[in-house]
Amino acid sequence: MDVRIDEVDRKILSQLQRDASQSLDDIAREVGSSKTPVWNRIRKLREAGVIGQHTVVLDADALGFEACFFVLIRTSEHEAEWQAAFLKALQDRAEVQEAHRLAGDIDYILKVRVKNARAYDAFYQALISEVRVHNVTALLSMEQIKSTTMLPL
Amino acid sequence: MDVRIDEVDRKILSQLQRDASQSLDDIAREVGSSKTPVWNRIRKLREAGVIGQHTVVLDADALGFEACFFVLIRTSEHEAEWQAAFLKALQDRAEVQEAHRLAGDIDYILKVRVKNARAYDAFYQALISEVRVHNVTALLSMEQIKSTTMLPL
DNA sequence: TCTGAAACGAATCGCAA
DNA sequence: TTGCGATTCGTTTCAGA
Repeated sequence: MDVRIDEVDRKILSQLQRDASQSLDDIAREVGSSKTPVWNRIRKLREAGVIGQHTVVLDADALGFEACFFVLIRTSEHEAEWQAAFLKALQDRAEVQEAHRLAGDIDYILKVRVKNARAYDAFYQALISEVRVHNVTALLSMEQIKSTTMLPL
Repeated sequence: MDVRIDEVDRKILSQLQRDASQSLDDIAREVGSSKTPVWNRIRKLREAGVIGQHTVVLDADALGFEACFFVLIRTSEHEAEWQAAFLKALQDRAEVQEAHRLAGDIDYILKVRVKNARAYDAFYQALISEVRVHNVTALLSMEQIKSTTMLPL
C-alpha cells in the first residue's frame, strides 16, 4: 500500500505533527485548500499508515519518571531463536521506550524510562535473567536537552 | 504550579496517550466518571503542563527518513559558554530528535533522524564546524525494534 | 477533483443540585 | 464538586460544478 505524497500532503502532515487538535478549517487555511479535500487526504494517509497514533506528550518528570537510561548491549548470540526471545522481552517491558538493532560493534541500543535508579536495576536484572547478553553498558541521562518526535517535512 | 495526580487522572492520561482523538464521553466511560469532571481534570492537567503537545505519529520510512543514528559525544570543554553554543546548535537542527547530557565517560548522546547516510554526514560536518567536540561515535540503526512515547501509568 | 451546504456529533459553558 | 441541558463549533457526508 503505497501513496504518492505531494506538497499539500506534506503541509498537512506538518500541521498535524505540530498540533493534531486543530480543526480541519484551520489546517485547510494553513495549507491553502479547503475542508473536504484536506479531510480526504487525511483519511487516505491514515489508511496507508503514514499517519499513525494520535497522542499527547506527557511530562515524564511530573509523573514521577525521573530516570532515563540509554543501554548499549553486546551479545554473542545471533540466532533467530535468541533474537525472537530478546525482541519479545523488550516488547513486553513498558519501561523500554525505544529499541534499535545496530550495525557494528554494539548490537543493540535501548532507551529505558523508569522512576528511579532502583527501578532500572530491577529492569536490568529481569532482562539478563530472561536472555543471555554478553555485555551491557548503561548511560544515565542527567538532563534531557531536546526531545521531539517531529520529522522535518 | 504543581498538581496532585490521583488514580482517575492517571487513567485519563493513560487513555489520552493511547488515543487522543477519543471523545470525552468515551474517556469518561473508560475511567468510570462522566463528561464534566473529566473535562475539568484535563483542563487542569493541561494548564499545569502535565499534558503537553497534541500530535500524530508519522511513518518515518514512508516519508523518506530512512536513516537513524545514535551519536555519542565526548568533549573536553565544560564551560557555560561552550554548553550554550552546543545546546543552541542542537536546538536549531531539526534532524536532532533527542539530546541528553549524560553522567560519566560519554558527555552527550543524540538521536538523529535523516534521509540517508549522506544527510548524516552533512549534519556531522556542520555540527563539528560549529562547536568543538573531542570525540564522536555514531551508531547506525539497522532496524527499529520498538518505539513508543507512552509512559506506563 | 474541489466547493458549498446540510446533518450529525462533540466540546464548552451556565446553572442547579 | 457533579450532572444536565443549551449553545456553539467541528466533523462527516453528499450533491453539484
